[in-house]
Parts: sequence; C-alpha cells; structure tokens
Amino acid sequence: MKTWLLKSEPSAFSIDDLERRPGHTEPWDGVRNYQARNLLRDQIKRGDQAFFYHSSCPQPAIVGVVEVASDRRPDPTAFDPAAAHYDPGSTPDNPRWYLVDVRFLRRLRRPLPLAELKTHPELAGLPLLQKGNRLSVMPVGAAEWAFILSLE
DNA sequence: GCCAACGTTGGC
DNA sequence: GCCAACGTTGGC
Repeated sequence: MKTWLLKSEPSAFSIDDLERRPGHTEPWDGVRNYQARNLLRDQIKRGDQAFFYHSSCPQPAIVGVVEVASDRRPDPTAFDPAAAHYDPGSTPDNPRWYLVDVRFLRRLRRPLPLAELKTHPELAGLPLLQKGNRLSVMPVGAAEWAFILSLE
C-alpha cells in the first residue's frame, strides 16, 4: 500500500461532503495537471490510503484519511462540454485525464494545520511543504505518513 | 486582496 | 525551441 495526500478546497468539496456521500465514496474528478494525472494513471492503486487536505481556507490542514476505492479510469467530466473542467482534447477513445474513487475512512482526532506541519524537521521532505508546490495529488513517504499520524 | 510560484499558451 | 504574457493556485 502506498500513501498519498489529496488536496481539496473545502468550499468546493470538504471531508464532510465526502462522509455524506452514499458509501462515503466520490469520484476524484477534475484533476487537470499532468504530474498529478501521471500519479493517478500510473501509480495510485485501489487500497492505497491518502490524507485529505483542506486548502485555500482559513486553516489549511490535514483533516482525515481516505482510501482509494477503485481502479483508475478516464475522467468522464473531461468529455462533458457542460462540465467545469471540460477538455475537448480528451476523448473516450483517447482519454487525457483520469480519476479514482475515494472513500472516507476517518477524520483525524484533530486537524493538523499546515503551520504546525512546517515546524517538524521530520517533515522537511514532504512535497506538501516544498516551496511553490501546487500539486493536488502528492506522494507521502511511509516514514512521514507514520510521523504525521503520531501528531494527532 | 496581495503576491509568489508555477503551468500553459502562442507568436516568432 | 525560446520566452513573454497570461491564468491559476494557494498561503497569508
């Protein structure tokens, strides 16, 4: 099992929204960045776990743990002219963008704010903390995963 | 709202 | 292929 971090703006889709979905599960659609796409398409597997991170909000923080609940498949919202992230360059015959289903597992006992994560030298290598990193899907190493869980 | 840091686009 | 312009992300 590999471990990841998924960003979402809670005003658009929060961990509360995920928990309320039928089966606590939601397609993680709308990823339109090639680096993140490559992770979704090639590396993220059913059964992997990920931190759910709230970004662009009063307190950016890791708020919970989710599970990858499906194999990857083409992102159908890319084919839909009415969808926010429609991409005419992506077709069912030759899809450009992918998604996986994500299932709520649990909330952390307390949110772990970005500001707090930054204070721990153990997390200096975490992609989330690298300057200028805007990826919405990022890897989390096993040691960092365990360390973050120890902070709850 | 500001601004730094990226990614993308398009002229050449 | 270069690079300026522009758009987006996201913390503060």
